[in-house]
Amino acid sequence: MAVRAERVHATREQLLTAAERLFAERGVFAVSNRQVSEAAGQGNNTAVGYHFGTKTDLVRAIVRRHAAPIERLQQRMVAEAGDSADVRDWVACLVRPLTEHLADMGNPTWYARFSAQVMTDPALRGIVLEEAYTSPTMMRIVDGLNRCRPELPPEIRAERDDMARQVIVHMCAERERALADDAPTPRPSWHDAATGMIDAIAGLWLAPATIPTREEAS
Amino acid sequence: MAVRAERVHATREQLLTAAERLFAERGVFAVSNRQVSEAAGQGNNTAVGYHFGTKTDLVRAIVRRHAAPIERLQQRMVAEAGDSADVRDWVACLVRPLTEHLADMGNPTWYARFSAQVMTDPALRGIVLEEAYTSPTMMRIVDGLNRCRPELPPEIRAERDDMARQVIVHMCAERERALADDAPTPRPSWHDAATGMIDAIAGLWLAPATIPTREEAS
DNA sequence: ATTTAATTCAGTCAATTGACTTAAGGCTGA
DNA sequence: TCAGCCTTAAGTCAATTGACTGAATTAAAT
Repeated sequence: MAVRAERVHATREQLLTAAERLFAERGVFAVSNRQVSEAAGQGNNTAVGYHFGTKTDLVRAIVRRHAAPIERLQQRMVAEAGDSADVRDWVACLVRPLTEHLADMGNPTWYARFSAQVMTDPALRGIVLEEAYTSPTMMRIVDGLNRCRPELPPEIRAERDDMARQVIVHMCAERERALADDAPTPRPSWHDAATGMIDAIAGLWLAPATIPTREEAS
Repeated sequence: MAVRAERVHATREQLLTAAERLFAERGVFAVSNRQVSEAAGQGNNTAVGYHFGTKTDLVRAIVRRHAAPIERLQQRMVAEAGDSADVRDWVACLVRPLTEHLADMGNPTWYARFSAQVMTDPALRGIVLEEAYTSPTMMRIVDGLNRCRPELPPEIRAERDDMARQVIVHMCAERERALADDAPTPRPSWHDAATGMIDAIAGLWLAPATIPTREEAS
């Protein structure tokens, strides 16, 4: 009974893996659905269309595949953080689930580069925001972070939250790129890279905010 | 004598402007050279090819067009900074030239979104790095910044320099997007947005760095 | 005034793309 | 066992793309 379902699942996984790699290496829009199908070993040139639909749907499927294990790691860390008032604890909840997930997958990985591209593309960024940044777990992390600096105006908290996200996504992509190119990296492991990000982002969050004044020079 | 040169220059400018807008709104690889030519009012469907060559060359031309005025602003700010040992002064040299340039161009702008995409695309990122991040002025800024934290290991300084860049590029893109969509922005002006970034990036630079230890848990 | 050469225009080409169609394969379930 | 249907394969289609072609335009030089 499960033989068929397994085969289908395997095909879908092959397509997702091939797509993720090609997208990361050549760019999401530089790769056609056909190329993905062929790279996945499917003679059928419409395999992507059959299993996923449009390229947007394929991108969403890739995001979802990683969102699940990452969220599991997030939940564990949020539970550990409890009701901490230490910025570092919450920043770690933001950083470590992704870096650990990347570390778990071994080398090479493609998801960080893929993710950075998707987040930057006007037609695709909505997908990641919906799939990965609206979960209840993510809300709790943002909340925990905000409670560490209650005196900051909400707009500035939102701003810094955004900055932290950008740093994480794009620094992971950068490191992944370096690993793929056999280029030197500032840190020997994903864990250490995460530590560097946590240091920096904690500093970013704890930095004093210039009070906007009315008579400031243009 | 200059009539012809002027016409050609005008055509090139129209192509660059149209390309920049379409690239920012729809994505660099989602827009064909033909569409750029048509949007620029050129009946000739090979106008881009004739004037610039490949899409990569077109992207480079767009980057160059903005690099010049931005670098002028950088030079002015670097001169003001002198040999300051204040992180904020050097971070400002990194942030304000871009935000001022965007402010100078009025609303809407497209360069920040364009730039963020190009920086993230595996085939194009090299262009910006060459054209905008290797100038002597940029070197001096990085140098000034590094001298503010001489005790940090060079890899960590490189890492934080990278983080600062990512924050600037992508937060500007985010703000530009919000302006284009008539969405609310955390800050009323590019100048204020820059202040927010400078606060945060200064904090990022000044944050204490965890000393890597050998017996850290994996 | 006439020639020259750069620019713009219009048409065409092979190659590629997403989508569609049809047929074959093989697990599923009665 | 065997009919049914989901998956895969293979071929096709119109549309689009980058590139090439030659002609028309027109400022510039003689």
